[in-house]
Formats: sequence, C-alpha cells, structure tokens
Amino acid sequence: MARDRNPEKIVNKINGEGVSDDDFDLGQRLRSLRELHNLSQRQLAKRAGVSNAVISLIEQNRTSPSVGMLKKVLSGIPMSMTDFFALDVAPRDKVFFRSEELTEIAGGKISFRQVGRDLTGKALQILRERYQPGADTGDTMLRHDGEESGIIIRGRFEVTVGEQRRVLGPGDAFYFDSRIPHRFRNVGDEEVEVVTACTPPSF
Amino acid sequence: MARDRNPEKIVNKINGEGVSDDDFDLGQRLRSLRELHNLSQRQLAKRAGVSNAVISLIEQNRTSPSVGMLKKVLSGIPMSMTDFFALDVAPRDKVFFRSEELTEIAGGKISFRQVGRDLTGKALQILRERYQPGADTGDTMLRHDGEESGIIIRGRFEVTVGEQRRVLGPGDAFYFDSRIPHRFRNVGDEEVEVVTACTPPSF
DNA sequence: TCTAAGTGTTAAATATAATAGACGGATAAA
DNA sequence: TTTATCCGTCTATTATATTTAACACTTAGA
Repeated sequence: MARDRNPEKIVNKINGEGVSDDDFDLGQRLRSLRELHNLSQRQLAKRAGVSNAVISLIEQNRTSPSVGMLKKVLSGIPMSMTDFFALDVAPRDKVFFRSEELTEIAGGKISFRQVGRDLTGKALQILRERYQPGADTGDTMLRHDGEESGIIIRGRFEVTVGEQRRVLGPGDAFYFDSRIPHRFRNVGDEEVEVVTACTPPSF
Repeated sequence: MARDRNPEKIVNKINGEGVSDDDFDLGQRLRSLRELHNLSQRQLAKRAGVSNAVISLIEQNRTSPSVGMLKKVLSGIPMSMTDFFALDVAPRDKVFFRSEELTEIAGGKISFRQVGRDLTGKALQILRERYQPGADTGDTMLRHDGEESGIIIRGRFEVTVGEQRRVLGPGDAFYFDSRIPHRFRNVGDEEVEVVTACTPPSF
C-alpha cells in the first residue's frame, strides 16, 4: 500500500471523519503535555513502557493510537484519560450549547444531560432528562435545598411531591420546593423526556 | 501468531498493563450506552459509518480500538470523548485522592491540579499549582468573592494583592480577601510550586 | 412450515498501528 | 577534531485492529 502522508486527511481520520465536535489535536495536546512536564520523547517512552517512535508518530498525528496505547503513554506523565479529554471542556462563560454538547450525568435507565459542565457558583442548573420505561429515581425520596421545575416533553411521567402524586403527560409541568421529598417514575411504556431546572444554592 | 483469547490479559492490555487507576471496562460502557439509546450493534455501526463487527469486538474487549475509531463510534450515539471518559468521575463524597487523581485544570505554562472534580455546592477548593519560569496569571488582575490562601513549596513566587507586592520563597505563605485584585508570577528561573485554597461561595 | 429480516458473533483477508533499530543533527567534553 | 550522548525522525518488520462476508440464532408473518 502507498503510505499516506496527507496530514489533513490523517487528522480527519483521527477526529472521526469530520464528525469532530471539538477540533482538538491529539498530537499537539500530547506534545504540550509532555513539554509541560519537561520530558523528552524518549524519557516519556521509557516511563510509559512504550517505544519512543510511537510518541513521535502520535505527536505528528501520523498514527491514531489505540485507547490502550494512549492510556499507557499518559500513565508515564501521569494523567488519566478522563483528564486528558476533559482538558478541552467548554469555557465557563459559554453561552450557546449544541445538543450533543450537553454533559451526560447519569447512566443506566436514566439519562441526565446538563447545560454547562461546571456549574460551580452558577445559580441555575438545567437538565434534559430521559427515563426508560420503568425507570425510577428510587424509593428513598430526594431532598435538597432550592426550587425545582420541569416540563414533560414526551411519555407518561409520575411525579410524587410530599403527599401529592400525579401522572403527567406531554405539556404538563411541575414546580416545587426541593426540600419537600420527591420522586420521579416513568409509568408508561415509551421513553419519558423531561426538561427540568433547579436553583442552588446548595443542590 | 496464535490468537490470544485470554480475556483478563486482553483487558489488562486495554487498561494499560496494570497502570489502570480506574478499572473501567470500555466494552461494557459502550454496550450500556448503546442499549441505553435502544440501538442494535448494526444500527449504531451504520450511523457511525463503521462495520458492525467492530462494535461486537469492542464490546467484548476483544480489540482495543484506536482513538479515532472510538470517536467515530461515539459519534453515532452521539457522545463526545470527553463525556465518555468523564462518566467514571470520582464520586462526589470521595475522601482520599492520590496525587495523579487531582484534576488538571489549566494548561500551558501554568498547571492547576484540583482536589476533587466537581465542587458544586462544596465550600472549599484546594489546588496544587505549578508555574513554569516566567509564567504569569496575566495583567488583568484577578477578582472574585471569597478568601484565598496559599503556601509556597518551591521556587520564587511574586504575589501582588492590591497595592502590596512581595516575592515569596519556600515556606512563605499568603492570605487575602479574593475581592482585592490579585496576580501571581514566577520570577525565578526554576519551576514554582504552590498549594492554594479558596472558599466559595461564588468563585 | 417456510421464508425474510432482524439479532450478535466469528474467520480470513486486509489495512493499520507499534516495535526495534538505524539515521542525521545538536551539544558538550576531551 | 574526535568521541560520546542526547534529541526527534524515519524504515522495515511484526503485531494488531478493522473489514468483509459468512454463520447460527430468534422473531414475525405468509
């Protein structure tokens, strides 16, 4: 095969064929990180237990390292994958967010996608929540300071607040003081989609 | 070569030969994520523009995908690399942190490593800061609510608070109201290391 | 019962990543 | 100059990832 030397094409490949939402340059980032720690390619390679050539190739974006390889390399710095990819988080004064930029908080049968990544010191938290059929925030009712409100977009959603219980559908909404114990549940057989907002302080 | 089918060995390889600080299972995570979105392997593969086999292999940890491949696959969900790896952040009530677990905040000539990842609602922020020679927090002096304090571990560190300016060395410390404009600078020719603490609210 | 279309998995072929080792250049000391 | 040692890059070989195309299984409908 003819060796491919077109840098742009290679970078595109690395970033996932133009799907890149963030335009980060993996090679550049590794190089900066390495230089920040005053390590030569060979020193880093030795600490990470890999060949020095691979560091060179990665930094030039001449190769797309496997997840395992990148992890190994980062261990020589050391830095976790989480932190490596978290370095390009959105700036804290960001105003607009594309849907796929929302931060996934939960896992399993409930998905919480938050507007903004680090809400420290912010006054508002807005979430797009999705509940699989049967999903439930649990028996132990939630309690926290502040106020909470939401609008149901899709599905049949049972909301329990203190002694009150109601099943809500698309267009319905709720608003309550978060210090009252509350609980959410998807009681239909299609996915529930809700948009909620909370106010701190202390949530 | 004889094909390797020892699952543990493969997982170790993927996690970086025992360097794994987090014991997350890439395959498991992708599978959960895919099922959470009600996608079959083939549906996801089609949306991501990859073969369905690779999804199967990744989910079984039979292969260690390249960063580009993983990115491509995640684009079919869609989810960013940042979020994918951020899913296993430390629980918010974590008490002990190993050095390499500190969250790198800054980049370039200044490194801020924070104790804890998500400080929302917390009352204290502790950082281990490192400044390369000549590094500077900038001309526009910093201002924010709360109080701030620090101890110099290494290097010669110039601290400016309001009208006061002082060059501090190892063992020296500072403490001031963060609402007073302030600025930090490495004025020596070796790296400066400082440990600082800030109190919210509103930092 | 038979398709037909869906699922996840697998084997062989191919493309690509990772290694070992060589190369040229820079720096420093004899 | 010579020797030695560091640096980053490159080539040929080896190891691995990815694709293509098949397999076995399940479900739904004629």
